[in-house]
Amino acid sequence: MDNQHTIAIFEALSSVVRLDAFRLLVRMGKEGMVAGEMAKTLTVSPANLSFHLKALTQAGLLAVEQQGRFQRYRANIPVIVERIP
Amino acid sequence: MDNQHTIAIFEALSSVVRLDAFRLLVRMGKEGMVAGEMAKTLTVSPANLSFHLKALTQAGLLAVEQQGRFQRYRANIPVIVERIP
DNA sequence: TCAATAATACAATACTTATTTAAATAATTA
DNA sequence: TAATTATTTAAATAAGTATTGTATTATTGA
Repeated sequence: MDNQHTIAIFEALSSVVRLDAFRLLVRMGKEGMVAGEMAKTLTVSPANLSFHLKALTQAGLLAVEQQGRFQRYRANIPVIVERIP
Repeated sequence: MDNQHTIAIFEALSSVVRLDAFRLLVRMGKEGMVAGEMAKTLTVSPANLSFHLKALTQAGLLAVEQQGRFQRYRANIPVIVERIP
């Protein structure tokens, strides 16, 4: 188990905005949600959400798919599950 | 599941010093370790370790027991385990 | 009781992270 | 092609966290 990655994951989930964003995507399942809709749902500014989505994505917790001018985010469930021994 | 507590736990484990301290105590099992020995093992100053142990304890991840002039810390394993559904 | 030791508390400083606003980029539609 | 929309980036600032050094508290053993 990679230590640095473990810290990155804990770190990624240690802010209210990021934990809320991640939970939202877990709830949305494989449908996921586009960034703008997430910002409205979570009532945070698009720029601020983008900042946090980037952190979550870099920690490997989210996957992004471009759909036209939308960015659809999905929770990367396996990353969490495989960390539960 | 208490949201705030979940964040507190992630937060508590999102620093290198704190994750190292927690892991050390998990390894030590029910024997635990006194603060001074932990500081030597982890090569951080006693004052700094004390700061982090306080955070871990407040998040409920550690238990402390006074033994004379020593403070023996132990990992509170159930708190983590019961969070894995 | 006094000196030594273990740990914590406090204050100052250094460092990181979060938030906001404005601007830039890129894709769509009129 | 121009205007619009979705998102990200950048810069500035605000807010929060970590580290260090020193002082304090509490306990033990001479």
